[in-house]
Amino acid sequence: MNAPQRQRSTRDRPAKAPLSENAVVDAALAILKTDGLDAVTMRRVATALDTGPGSLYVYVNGREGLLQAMQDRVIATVDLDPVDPTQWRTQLHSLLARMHGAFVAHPGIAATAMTTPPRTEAALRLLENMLGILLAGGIDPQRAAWATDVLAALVTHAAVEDDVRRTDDVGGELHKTFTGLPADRFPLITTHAAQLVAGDGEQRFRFAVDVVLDGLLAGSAA
Amino acid sequence: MNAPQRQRSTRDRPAKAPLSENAVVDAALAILKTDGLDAVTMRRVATALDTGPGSLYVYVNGREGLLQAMQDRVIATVDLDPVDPTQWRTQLHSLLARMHGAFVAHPGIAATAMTTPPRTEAALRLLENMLGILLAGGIDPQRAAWATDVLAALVTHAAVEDDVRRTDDVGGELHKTFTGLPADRFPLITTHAAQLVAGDGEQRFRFAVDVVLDGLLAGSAA
DNA sequence: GTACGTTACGAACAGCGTTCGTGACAAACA
DNA sequence: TGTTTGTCACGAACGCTGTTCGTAACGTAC
Repeated sequence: MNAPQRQRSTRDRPAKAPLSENAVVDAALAILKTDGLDAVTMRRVATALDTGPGSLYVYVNGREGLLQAMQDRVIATVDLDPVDPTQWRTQLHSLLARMHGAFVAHPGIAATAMTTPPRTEAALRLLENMLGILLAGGIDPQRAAWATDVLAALVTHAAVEDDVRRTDDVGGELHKTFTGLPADRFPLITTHAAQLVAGDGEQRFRFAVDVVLDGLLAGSAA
Repeated sequence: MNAPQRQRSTRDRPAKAPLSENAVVDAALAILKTDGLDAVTMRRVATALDTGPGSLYVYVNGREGLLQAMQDRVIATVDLDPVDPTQWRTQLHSLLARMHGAFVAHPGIAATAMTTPPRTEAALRLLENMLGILLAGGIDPQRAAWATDVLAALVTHAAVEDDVRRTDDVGGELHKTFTGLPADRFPLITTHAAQLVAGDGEQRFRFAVDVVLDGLLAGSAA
């Protein structure tokens, strides 16, 4: 009565792909896309791979490690171009837009990137590229180095804001909140409510990047 | 055999302060300061208040609501000054520094403010003040409105980064990572490793704010 | 044919957020 | 003064979480 069980156990998963870090991360990213970050639990990922939760710990350093691996995978999808000094500003905008796009395509990942900045291969290649573009723009090295941090902050912030905006539809709600405030105590908010909520995520992101770039150039000149 | 039990139950908490939202938030903030955000569990807060976990739900809308209430409380500690147009830039720096300080004093709260931007009384008063300072600086209303978002992002980002830096001591570790990279593939990172990790949190924050302000002024002029 | 190292499994543990039935209290009423 | 009523607090219990670890099967080398 043991042989049949052994056979069945073999037949139940006939050509099951062997577990690996890649497989685990793939399954986790699939769940992330369909059901959001909170749905990415060890049990859920294990079930998707037709295994038990404990099996994942061989390939991934706990849930925290899994999230970091997912983060790295997302960052790795950002294409990098060789630096062209004559078009550095356009290149930078394009690079940041691609970063933004990668985060937006994987809602929830930006939030984790905020609290745990990645120092993986892919992240470092991205940093190298960004630093190169800034230096090609003639920006002072110290300021360029610090600017990479600021720009990364803008990207993740914009992505997180987009996540919230997409799920909560804050747009109209927020405008009502602003206009509904007592005008005597909040004269500026009520007056400029339209401007406060104006623009979509992309416009606001573009504005933020341009302000920082203008600031970098203005400060360098001084 | 019931009467003694009743007496004892009364005597055990003789002058126990009645529960309230304030009391719950106070207890939660105390735990946050000593043991960090992860330690702020409903059970832990309830134990601190000498009650059961279910009792908190009368005063606070679940754990999420508790975190928001804590966030609001922290923001409310930021003092606001009347706008002085002749010193708007200094005022703005000072306001942002106070925001930063409030977040740093309560590690973990900045991370929650990132994903759930607060729209409470205190947050709106802060927004009103910030907007007033920017407008007093002669910045175009639409740009000023968007800038509030960017500046808020810088504050929370800097606070989160400081949290990480304090717990992980990333300073030296990161520098080693950068200098240890293969110079042929990461020439810029290895060359500018010192600049990438230069400065403490305050210096980096000040730089970020100055860049944004310079950018706002430069763009307005154009 | 046998022994071995590697890998997978899933039961079990401690802890979590949340719900809800039970019971004690204080105030209002008869 | 006795009774009712409404408010509030309690903590057991549910279903879930991340993680550990003993057990068992596997493919491979001897």
